[in-house]
Amino acid sequence: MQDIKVAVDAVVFGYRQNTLYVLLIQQKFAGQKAYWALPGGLVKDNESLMDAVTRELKEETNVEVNYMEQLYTFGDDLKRDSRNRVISVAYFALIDSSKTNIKADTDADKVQWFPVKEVPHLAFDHNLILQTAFKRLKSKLTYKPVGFDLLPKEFLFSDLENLYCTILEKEIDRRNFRKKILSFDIVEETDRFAEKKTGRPARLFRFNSHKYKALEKEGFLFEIKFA
Amino acid sequence: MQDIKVAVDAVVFGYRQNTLYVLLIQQKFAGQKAYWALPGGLVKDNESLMDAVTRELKEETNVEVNYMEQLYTFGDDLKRDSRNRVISVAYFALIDSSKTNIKADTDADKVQWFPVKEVPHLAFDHNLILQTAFKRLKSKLTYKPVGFDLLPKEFLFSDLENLYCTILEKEIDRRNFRKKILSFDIVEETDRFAEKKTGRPARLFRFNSHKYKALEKEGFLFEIKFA
DNA sequence: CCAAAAGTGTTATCGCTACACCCATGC
DNA sequence: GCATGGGTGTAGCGATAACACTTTTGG
Repeated sequence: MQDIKVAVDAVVFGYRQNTLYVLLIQQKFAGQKAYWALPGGLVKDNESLMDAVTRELKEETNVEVNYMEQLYTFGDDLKRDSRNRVISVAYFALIDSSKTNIKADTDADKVQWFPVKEVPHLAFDHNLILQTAFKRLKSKLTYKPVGFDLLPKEFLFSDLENLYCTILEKEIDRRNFRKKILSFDIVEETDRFAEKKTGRPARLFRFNSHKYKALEKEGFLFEIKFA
Repeated sequence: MQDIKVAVDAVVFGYRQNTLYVLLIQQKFAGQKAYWALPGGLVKDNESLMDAVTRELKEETNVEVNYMEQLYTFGDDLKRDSRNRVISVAYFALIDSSKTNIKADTDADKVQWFPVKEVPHLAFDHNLILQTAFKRLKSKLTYKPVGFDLLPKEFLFSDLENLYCTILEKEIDRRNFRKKILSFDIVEETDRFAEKKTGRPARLFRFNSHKYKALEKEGFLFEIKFA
């Protein structure tokens, strides 16, 4: 009789001010060393994997994400959870962190954004899961317009550009980047401007996901490369 | 108490004579409609996911693959297996079908290569899994040198070219294709020639995976695009 | 000498890269 | 008027795409 548990875990990325963040929780446990961990938990018998992650995220962190996809199933290390054989189906999610109201809820003690470059040692194999998700984010940014899911609905071109620089850890030529993105015709000017403290006011832009989906069906490929 | 079973399934592709094949089995079941299915089965408590697929493949089909990677975990359809809640971690594998000696073994009644374009209605959600794997193969061909894992160690340039045409379902310019591949410097001439029935004898080539791995570390990107 | 597949180069076009100056605002 | 970020065009280069004839063998 098989005795393997099935869990889901979510790597939720957020972005603010030239920094990529990941959402971590610290579980309530009496008198045990408390590690930070990815939000997640066991799947219920009558619940899809996707529903399970969504539920856990809601329960543990109170967030609803903009984008989510299955990342990888971690089940080759038999001792990844020291108590039982548990395999984890990990998900990769993106959120506009500016409009998010995180709060610890039923299951979790603390919820907090950590800069991806400064995450502590996590519970289980969650550091590995996070690294896998980070790699996925880096590569996905270059061939799908997922960066927009990390930004507010209306954003500055410079924010988009900085998001790419920050996450990909590369320099980008501002002019070429702008030209490239605009050539896709999936980002639209608004007639609004950001309230800025200094410098020339910057126009706000909006991603037209409807248009993108239409173009995608016709074979259009989003692609950003760098020198 | 959670009651979910964990299975693994493998989509094993082979290639011969301008046709892409997938390896299917038909289970022994008395007096029940016999569907063809992907090789696979339940994971053992003390076995990694990877070991489980490898074992099942060996038991059910007697093959050892050239390339294998995790594909996707299917667990959103609660009724994908009508008997129990089972989630399946699907794997994607490539093999040189010419040197393979498939045979039904302990667990399976029949084992057979089916052209991917002519697979029947399969058990469970295996048609979906197969389609997912096929998509992965198509895209992976264009950015990783996985095509070589479907060919014999020594192969004709025309075979490689036909493999790309067949799987990607596109026309390719022979001269440009050859130039591109050779420019990568990961495929080497041998001094051997194929025994052919007709036409000018064709030189055999070999993929140098060692060289590829070295180049990859230095940031080299394999990439094949088409008009 | 004919059939069959292998092998081979050149040109035009397109897209990417590199690069520097002016603009609008707040103080 | 100065500091701060926003916004813009062009020229050179390298990569891709299009394209057809010659070579080698067997029959």
